Amino acid sequence: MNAEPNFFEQVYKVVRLIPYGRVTSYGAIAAYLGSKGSARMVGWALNSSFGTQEALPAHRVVNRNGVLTGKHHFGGADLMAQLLRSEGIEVDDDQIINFQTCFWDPIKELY
DNA sequence: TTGCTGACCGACG
DNA sequence: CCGTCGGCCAGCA
Repeated sequence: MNAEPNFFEQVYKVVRLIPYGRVTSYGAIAAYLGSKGSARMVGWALNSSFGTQEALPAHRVVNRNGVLTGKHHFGGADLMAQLLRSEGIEVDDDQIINFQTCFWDPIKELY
């Protein structure tokens, strides 16, 4: 029944709310959920989302440095970078150039 | 039930 | 500059 932890649902919810051409970080989502130190759970939730939520724009979620750390989990190392570029985000060597410009913080936007 | 792992982050040497 | 370690929490064998 409703025995599923809100953590996953919260992660999916926030990720879906990420607007086009914007990106966020695992730590930002984790902090928004109230568990700043559990950033790993966020990434892990996205990994599980492939079996439950396939329409999840997880390619807009990167690490604190704006680097595409989880690109390998998208079904293609270049896929994630291509998707971001397709949204107008400049990516070079798996690193988002205008990261702070495209950065979307749920704590500030969804406050 | 215990233990390990994991798409991170920050600190330390 | 780079490598290493701990912390955080939830799912799975």
